[in-house]
Amino acid sequence: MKNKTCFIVCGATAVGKTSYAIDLAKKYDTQIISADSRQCYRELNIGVAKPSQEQLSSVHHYFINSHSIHDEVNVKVFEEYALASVNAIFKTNDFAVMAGGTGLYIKAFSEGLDDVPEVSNALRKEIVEGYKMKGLQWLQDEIKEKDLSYFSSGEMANPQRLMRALEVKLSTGNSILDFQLGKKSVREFEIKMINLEMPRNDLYKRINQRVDDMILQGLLKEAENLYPFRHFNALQTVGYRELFEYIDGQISLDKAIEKIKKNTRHFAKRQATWFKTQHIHL
RNA sequence: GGUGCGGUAGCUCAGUCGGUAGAGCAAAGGACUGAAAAUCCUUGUGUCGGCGGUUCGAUCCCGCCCCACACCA
Repeated sequence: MKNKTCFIVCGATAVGKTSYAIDLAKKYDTQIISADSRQCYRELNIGVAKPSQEQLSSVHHYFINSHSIHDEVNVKVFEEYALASVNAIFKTNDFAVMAGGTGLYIKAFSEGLDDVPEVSNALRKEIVEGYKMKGLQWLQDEIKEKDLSYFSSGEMANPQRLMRALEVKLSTGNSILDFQLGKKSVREFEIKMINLEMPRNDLYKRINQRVDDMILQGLLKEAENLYPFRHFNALQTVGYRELFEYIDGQISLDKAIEKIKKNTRHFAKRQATWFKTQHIHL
């Protein structure tokens, strides 16, 4: 019997994870680890629906405002950060709370990732440039020539996966599939998943309302300040991309706001799909 | 009141030289191992404005009516 427990509060954006998690953390007099791939950036505020200042000062949150958009953040970084954080909490507490909507991060935290050797930034950059210049066809041809097993795996229209497969192949000589064994790490602590759900219509109303609120709070101003960094991975984010399009003069402000609502709904749907079927460790 | 142009999927429209129709967007479902708020996959039946007429058969042709827009009075 494991004697430490981490609750994981997951669910779609805007279902109410933040306040649920805070109540839970207060009940157990413990702290929260955010599992949100955007709230960790201190430069992003209104658009990523961070907990309020009061909430942040009432319960300590790890992985919120912990990084800069100039840092490299990815699943691996999160996994290590989150494991270090729970262990820190467990030094003085039997319970910890994780809360967030990034399914992949939660999966990495609870089951671990297969070990894949590091890929150099130079190689990664080269491949991204290659894709930008020469397009999807080039990527597909490269994979077909160099990693036939991945080529027959499906995902041939997915540039991100193709680029990842290519960088691993070029850097290690092996197919990424050879590393992805799906071995699950067993954690030293108990995990209890809490998947918050809500009827789709209600959730969509809350999303639309929240986007209007964000605009009133000055999201456009925030996006204008971040405009110089619009190509960063951290800024490939709902709520900012659409406003960058507006700033570029491609669409009207009303259109941009509509798009933010729509894209947030799509995002929520993807999250709901992820959490519906996976990670039920009750 | 007259003339013209329209009325087809939730929206914007295409189309059928007469054999009951299809794109984009929206929407729904799914996948997900170092960009994951990312990226990708799948899904299109609707009195073709209404009522009649011609026809074996009309969303398409003809007549009338209704609605929208534009112009003329």
